[in-house]
Amino acid sequence: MENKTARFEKLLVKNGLKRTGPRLQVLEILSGRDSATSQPYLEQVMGKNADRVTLYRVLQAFEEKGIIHKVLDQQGTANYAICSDGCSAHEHHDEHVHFNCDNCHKIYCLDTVKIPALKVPAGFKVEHLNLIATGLCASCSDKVN
Amino acid sequence: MENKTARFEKLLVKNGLKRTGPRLQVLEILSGRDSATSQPYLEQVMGKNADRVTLYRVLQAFEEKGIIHKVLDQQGTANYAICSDGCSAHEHHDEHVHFNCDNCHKIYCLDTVKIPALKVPAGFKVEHLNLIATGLCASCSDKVN
DNA sequence: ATATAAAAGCAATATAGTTGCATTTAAAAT
DNA sequence: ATTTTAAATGCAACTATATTGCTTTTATAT
Ligand SMILES: [Mn+2]
Ligand SMILES: [Mn+2]
Ligand SMILES: [Zn+2]
Ligand SMILES: [Zn+2]
Repeated sequence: MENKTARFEKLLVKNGLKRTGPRLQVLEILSGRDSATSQPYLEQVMGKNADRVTLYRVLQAFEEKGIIHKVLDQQGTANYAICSDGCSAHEHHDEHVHFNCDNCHKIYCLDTVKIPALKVPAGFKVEHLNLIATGLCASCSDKVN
Repeated sequence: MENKTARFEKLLVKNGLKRTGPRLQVLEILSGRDSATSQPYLEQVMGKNADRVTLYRVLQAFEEKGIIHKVLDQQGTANYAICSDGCSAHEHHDEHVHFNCDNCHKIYCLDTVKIPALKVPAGFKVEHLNLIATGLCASCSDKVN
């Protein structure tokens, strides 16, 4: 396995973004998690390593470049996950289902579950679909049993 | 057609809610619109007829009783629409698709479009589905042509 | 080494939503 | 009709998420 930080540095360069501390740290954090990460959580773990505003701008830049994608949870707060691949500044390909666990509140990207096509009333032109499922994640429904 | 206000008053009584100005006004506003209505808009048109906090509490009470349902738009702000029917304090039946127009930003309840069932990975237990489509609504795609 | 555009930091502001408590009021009881 | 009371409203303070403008710092190209 190649050095992770080196990979991130390449990713930044490829997207015309400077290699900075806050950016590397955000990539580090997001890549180490199995579910989408909320802005508040990121802010907390970054602590004084970066200003709040810097964090917001890092997230915005990453989203624009197609490095991460945003998912709003049931409360409307932003959560971020690294894009699997094929996403770019010009187009995101994250039309997978997101699963919001009622118990642990994690948001999973169900990359394998595609959103089924939809029949809408005449005149409506669908551009994107955004499906959030709620319920119990695999780990939480285990514990309940 | 029976008097609208009288209908609203019955609705409040049926749900054990007192017949008050702010509540009737919210029902009046919501029923007069063809799409979901945002909290900020409601706040604005209510003006000084009710305190912000009262509005929040009215909306919360209505949602709990199954009189209205909440839809978050792409920015995560709350929008409200009157439940078609069959909703109660114990269960909502609003699993229809919501359409968020990129142009006019209206949110339409597509009551006729049911959300297709979903195959999720083993272990996950789906409780609710929340599908938001974005694009152009019928009226806006007309204007563009 | 120097120049420079990009990024970060800082302060102020905006907007959505919540909480606690005092006051008012709709509706029930008398 | 009055009185009673639980429910609802209003007000003030507060929290959380997000944004904007401006200054300073810094990564990178020259
Ligand atoms: Mn995702
Ligand atoms: Mn609806
Ligand atoms: Zn869970
Ligand atoms: Zn429209």
